[in-house]
Amino acid sequence: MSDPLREPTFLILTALVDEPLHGYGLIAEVDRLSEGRVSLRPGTLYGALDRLTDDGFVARDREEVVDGRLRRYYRLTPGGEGALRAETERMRRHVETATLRLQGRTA
Amino acid sequence: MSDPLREPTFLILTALVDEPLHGYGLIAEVDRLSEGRVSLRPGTLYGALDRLTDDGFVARDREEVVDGRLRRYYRLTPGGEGALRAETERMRRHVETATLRLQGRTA
DNA sequence: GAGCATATCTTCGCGTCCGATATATTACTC
DNA sequence: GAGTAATATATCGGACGCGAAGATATGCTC
Repeated sequence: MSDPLREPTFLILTALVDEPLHGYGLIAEVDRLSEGRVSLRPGTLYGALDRLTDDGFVARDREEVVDGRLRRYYRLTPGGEGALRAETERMRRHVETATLRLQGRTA
Repeated sequence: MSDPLREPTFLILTALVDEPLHGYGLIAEVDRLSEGRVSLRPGTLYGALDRLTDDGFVARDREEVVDGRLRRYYRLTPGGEGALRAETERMRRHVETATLRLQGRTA
């Protein structure tokens, strides 16, 4: 199997499920997804993007120039979607296990 | 809020919910809990235990000598239980969000 | 033209985790 | 009684992800 994804990495992949986004757009989308709980910093974002690209989980999409500023879009690859599904499943199991244990404090 | 817990740390806290365990017992319990997916190494375990003790999430419980070998038990503190509940809740939300997005590929 | 928002990217340090290694005692096997 | 496996705790170094800070550049508003 693969290594567990950390929170920022997980949210970046989740944010890219619907459509390709550029760096700054990703920061906004992750903020929204996490209801303001996770604010990505540039160092985290671009480091993660490079890593995820090397791993084949995301790929560069188109580039656009809007108001003279470059927008570099990234999209989720099939491999990235698979990794996200696997990770979600792993987390679901952990959540289930912990929830059960926390409920049955009189076990 | 607090920082997200990494997988090994999360599982250590979960394993301690039911009853205090000693180091070697924790390794076995985490292995069982995760259905063999996570095998704690000593370096991970004792490092995490020291950290969690400093954070007030676990505390030393009794010590026993069984067959001449020392067993040092650790137990979950109320603070540790709170941290585990918070982390479980955070993960549950992330799982929900990701699941929704992955389902609605035609959203 | 000063200040702010947008946008990408780099550098550096910290914390966590893991693999390797060490130590000690008991239990089992031959 | 010698050798090996299992139990049990502990330390060290390296790898890696993350976050803080800052560099750089453009366009908009006042």
